[in-house]
Amino acid sequence: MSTIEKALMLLEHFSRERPEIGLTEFKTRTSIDKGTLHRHLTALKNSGFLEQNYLTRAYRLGPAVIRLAAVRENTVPIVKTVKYYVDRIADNIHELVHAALPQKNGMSAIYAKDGGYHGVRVNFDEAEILPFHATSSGLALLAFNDDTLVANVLSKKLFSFTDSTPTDVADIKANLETIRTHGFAFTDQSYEDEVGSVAVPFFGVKGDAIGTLAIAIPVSRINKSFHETIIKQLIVASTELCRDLGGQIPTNVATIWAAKLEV
Amino acid sequence: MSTIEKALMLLEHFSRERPEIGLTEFKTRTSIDKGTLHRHLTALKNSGFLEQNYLTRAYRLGPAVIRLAAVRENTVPIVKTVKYYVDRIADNIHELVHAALPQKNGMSAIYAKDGGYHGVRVNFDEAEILPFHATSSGLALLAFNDDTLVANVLSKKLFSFTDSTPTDVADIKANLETIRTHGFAFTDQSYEDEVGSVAVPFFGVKGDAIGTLAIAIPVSRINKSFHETIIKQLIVASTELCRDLGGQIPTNVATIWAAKLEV
DNA sequence: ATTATTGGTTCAAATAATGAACCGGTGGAA
DNA sequence: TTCCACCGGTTCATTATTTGAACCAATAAT
Repeated sequence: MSTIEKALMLLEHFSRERPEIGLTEFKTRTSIDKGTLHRHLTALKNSGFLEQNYLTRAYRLGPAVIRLAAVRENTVPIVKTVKYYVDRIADNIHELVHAALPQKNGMSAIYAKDGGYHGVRVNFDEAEILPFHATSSGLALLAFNDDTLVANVLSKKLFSFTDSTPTDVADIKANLETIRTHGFAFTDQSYEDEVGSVAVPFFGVKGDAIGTLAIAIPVSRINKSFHETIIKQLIVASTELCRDLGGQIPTNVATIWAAKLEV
Repeated sequence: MSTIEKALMLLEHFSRERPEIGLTEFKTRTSIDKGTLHRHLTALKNSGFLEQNYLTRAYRLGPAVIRLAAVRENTVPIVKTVKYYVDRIADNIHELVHAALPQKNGMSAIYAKDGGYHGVRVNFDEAEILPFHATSSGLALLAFNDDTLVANVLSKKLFSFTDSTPTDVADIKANLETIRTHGFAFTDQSYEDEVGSVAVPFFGVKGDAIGTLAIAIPVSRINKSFHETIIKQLIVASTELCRDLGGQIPTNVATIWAAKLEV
C-alpha cells in the first residue's frame, strides 16, 4: 500500500463521536509507529486536511475538506438531489429516512430526516460509518455493485454488533442473492437491537449501485402492509433519483421493481 | 516535500470551473512525471478522494470529501454559523456578501449571498480560490494572522489580475500595516475590474485570524457614507461571530473596532 | 520529588517513489 | 485502409524517501 493511502486512512478515524484524536491515541488505534504517524499527521496538517487544537495538541479535520466538498457537490450534486427524496419519504411515512454513499469500510449517511412523531425513535448519527455486512444500506449496495467489492468486504473480519449480526460468509452471500431477486435489502436488528431497516440502491451511469436510500424503524412498528408501503416509496424515489443523477437502472432491477409497484 | 503533500496538492487543481481533470492535463498543469501522477491519482482514487469518469477517464473529486466535510462541520460548525451573519448583512445592505477561510494558496469562499436588486452585479464563484495579495479577504487575513504566513505568501510570485493588482512586496507590507491600524481591508479593482471590496477578519481561540467576512461591490456604487455603513456591519457581525465560535478578538483590534462603531 | 505519559525528533536501515521508455487503444487525417 | 498523434496506463532499474527504535523535552499524575 502506498504512503499516500496509509496517510489518508488516518482521516477515516475521525467521526462525529471522535472529532479530535491525539498522537498517542492514533498510535493505539492504528499500531503505526509514532514517528511515522507524526510525519503523516504533519503532512496532512500542512495540506489543510487537519488542524491542531493548540491546547491539547490533538488533531481534527481541517478547512481543506470544506472547500473540496463544495467543489464535489457542485460537480455531482448528490446531497442536494437526494435531500428532496429523503424529505419526501420521511414526510410520507413518518419514520427515519436516510441516504448513504459507500466509503472504504462501509456506508456513510450523507443526509437523514426523521419524519416521525412517535415516542420511540431510532437514534441516528450522520457521518457515522455503517458497516456493509450489518446494515440494509450496506447489503443493498454490495448486492448491486461490483463482485470485487463483495469479495473485499467479506475477506475482512466481520464484527458482531448484536446477536443477530450475520457473520457467516456463506449466509451473507446467500442473502445478497436474495436481495438481488427482491430488489431491496432488509435487516432485523443486525446492527442495533430493536431496530430493523429496509434499503434500496440507486445507480450510476454504468448501472452500478452508487448509493442507497434507506429507512430505519423500531421493530415494534414493522408489519407486512407497512413494509410494502415503505418498499414502494423507496423504489419510486430511487427511480426518480437515478433519472436526476443521470444514472441507469439495470434492466433486471427495473423489471423486479416494476412488478413490486404493481402489487 | 513529502509524497503525501505532493499528492494532496493535486486536489487543489479541482474547482467549480475545472471539475474534471485527465491524466495528460494534470501533466501539463503540474509538470510531474506521468507515471508518478498516475500512481498518485490511483492512490487518491483508492482512498475515495477521487473517482473517474468512466467514459473520459478523467478524474473528479470523490465521495470521501463529503463525509469528511460533514464531520468537520459537526466539529467546528463554521459554515452554519457564518451563514447567519452573511445573510443578515446581505439583507441589510443589498450587496454581495461572503465569508472565506484560508487555504494553502488563498482564501476559499465557504458561503456567499447576494442581497442585491441592482442591475449591475458582482460575479462570484463559491469554492474559487481568492489570492491572498489581490483580494480584501486575503489581505485582511494576512494582516491579522501569523507573520510566517505573510512571509510565505510574499515569497511566491505575485500574479497580476488587473492593472491595479499590487505586486510589490514593500507596498503590500505597508498596506498590511495600514489594514492593522484601520481594522479592515479594502481593495479597489485589484482582482477584478470594476469591483471593489471590503473585508474584516474573524478570530480563533488564539486571537489569530481564522477567516474573513467580506463585501464585493461595483466601484460605481461605492461612496463614503456607504463605505462607513458596510464597515460597521462587518465589524458587528465579526464580533458576534467570534463569540459564537469561541474566538478571541485581540485587544488592539477590539479597541480599533469599538472606535469605528462610535463614529 | 519522582514517575508516567504526552507530543515530538533523530538517523541508519529498509522500503517505496521516481521517471524514461514502453504498451495498447482511439480518433482523426491522408 | 494506413498512418500518425494522442490518450491513459504500465514497467523496472535507479534513486530518494519513508520507516521505526531509541531518544528528548514538557507536562500531568503520584
